[in-house]
Amino acid sequence: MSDLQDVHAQLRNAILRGDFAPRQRLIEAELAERYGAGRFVIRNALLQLAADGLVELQPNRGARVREISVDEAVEITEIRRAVEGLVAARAAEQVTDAQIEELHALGESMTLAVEQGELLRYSDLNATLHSQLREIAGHATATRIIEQLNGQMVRHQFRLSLVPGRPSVSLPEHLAIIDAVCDRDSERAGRLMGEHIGSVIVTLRTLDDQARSMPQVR
Amino acid sequence: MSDLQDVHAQLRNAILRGDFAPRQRLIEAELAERYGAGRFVIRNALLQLAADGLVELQPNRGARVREISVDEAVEITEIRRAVEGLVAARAAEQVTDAQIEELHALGESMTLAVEQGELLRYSDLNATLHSQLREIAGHATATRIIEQLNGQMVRHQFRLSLVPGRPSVSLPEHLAIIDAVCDRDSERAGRLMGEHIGSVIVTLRTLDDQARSMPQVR
DNA sequence: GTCAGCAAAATTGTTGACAATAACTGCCAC
DNA sequence: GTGGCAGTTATTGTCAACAATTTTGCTGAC
Repeated sequence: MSDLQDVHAQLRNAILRGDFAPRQRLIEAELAERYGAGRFVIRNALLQLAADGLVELQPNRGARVREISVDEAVEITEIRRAVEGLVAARAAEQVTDAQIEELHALGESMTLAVEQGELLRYSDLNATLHSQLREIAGHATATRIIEQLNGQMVRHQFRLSLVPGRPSVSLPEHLAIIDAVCDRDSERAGRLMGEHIGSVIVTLRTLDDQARSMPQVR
Repeated sequence: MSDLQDVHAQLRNAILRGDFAPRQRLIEAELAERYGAGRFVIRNALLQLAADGLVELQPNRGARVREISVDEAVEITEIRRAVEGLVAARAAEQVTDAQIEELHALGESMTLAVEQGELLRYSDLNATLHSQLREIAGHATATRIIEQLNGQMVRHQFRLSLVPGRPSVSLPEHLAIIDAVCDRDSERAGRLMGEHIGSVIVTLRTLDDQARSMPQVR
């Protein structure tokens, strides 16, 4: 049936998908019924989610979906800039010939997706690229940290991929990073990745300013 | 009595203090008796510790103290280099006049501690400096990540502070970082912090090599 | 109308017992 | 002796009930 890992994953996906609004209280009994699991299982799942940074629990007051403000999203992305820069540099040092092939193929797919206006597909490929670089770098700790931060960001990243004109900025950046890694140029790969994520931060801030100036849409 | 937060903190300290050897199994019933708490409380504490990265749990096989290899310690420190560099740079941008006073005083205390050979005191002041910089930077996410990583490193950091000659390398580095922050020179502060933690990595690796060449001491 | 105090309801925190699973031990065949 | 098998023990996973706490809604005085 539904054991701990199961429920944890389901709840996690539900939160990331937006089934629960930020700041919404998560009542154990409700969740237990919804997922057909005991309250005990739910409770442990909530503890794990709190560790993941997706919910916050206050003693005797229960769990809420953690709201991640734009300011916090920027902070998270700043850390990602530092750590993914390290990952890209390391990937450039470790990349094998076979992996170079894969990266080139990935770059072509991304170009194609943008040309054909398939934003969602491009967004997926984007995630694949970053994840591929982590794998090539073989840095377990960096991978753990980045995936933890990504989990907290998903909502904002989703908004990002829909920004008009964003792909035409980010695609060249991605291709340049791929080139640097395939050239085994560690310094350049790290720097380009830093700049790329820097542009993500700028876009995040811009989005926020636009939202503030159009309060009716918020 | 002993509630959840309590037991979690106690267990955490016990592991960090070395009361439990790495790879040692942590049996719930044993811990429950030891801390006079119910098994339920222990269980939740273990879940939180797993999230902290201090123990690892395998389904139906219980919890073990997580062993952190030197390779992993190096990985963790590499991330810290990236993130603490960011923190130092940000601290240089945000520091107030009052905080500059405090930093100078801290620098003098560190110098004094080294002159008088008080290694443990120097080690504490070292931790204080880094923590102070985090506070000045006001970067909640960076703080969270670094504290998480520190928790996993404590054992190795302890060994580090006892290395002969180490303070004479690290003290000037610390003082230089303080100067850069007090000059509000963001670029220099970040770079110096990166170099400082880079020297920590070198020392970690050197320690490991020495241990390998003297197997009887391990 | 509003505020304090109190009672009721909702929700979380904890306990003990039981079920499921993994680890261990000793036996038997070869 | 050794390797596999079965029964036993140790340990974790789950459940249902109960206690403690917080939140909510009501009442009445000012």
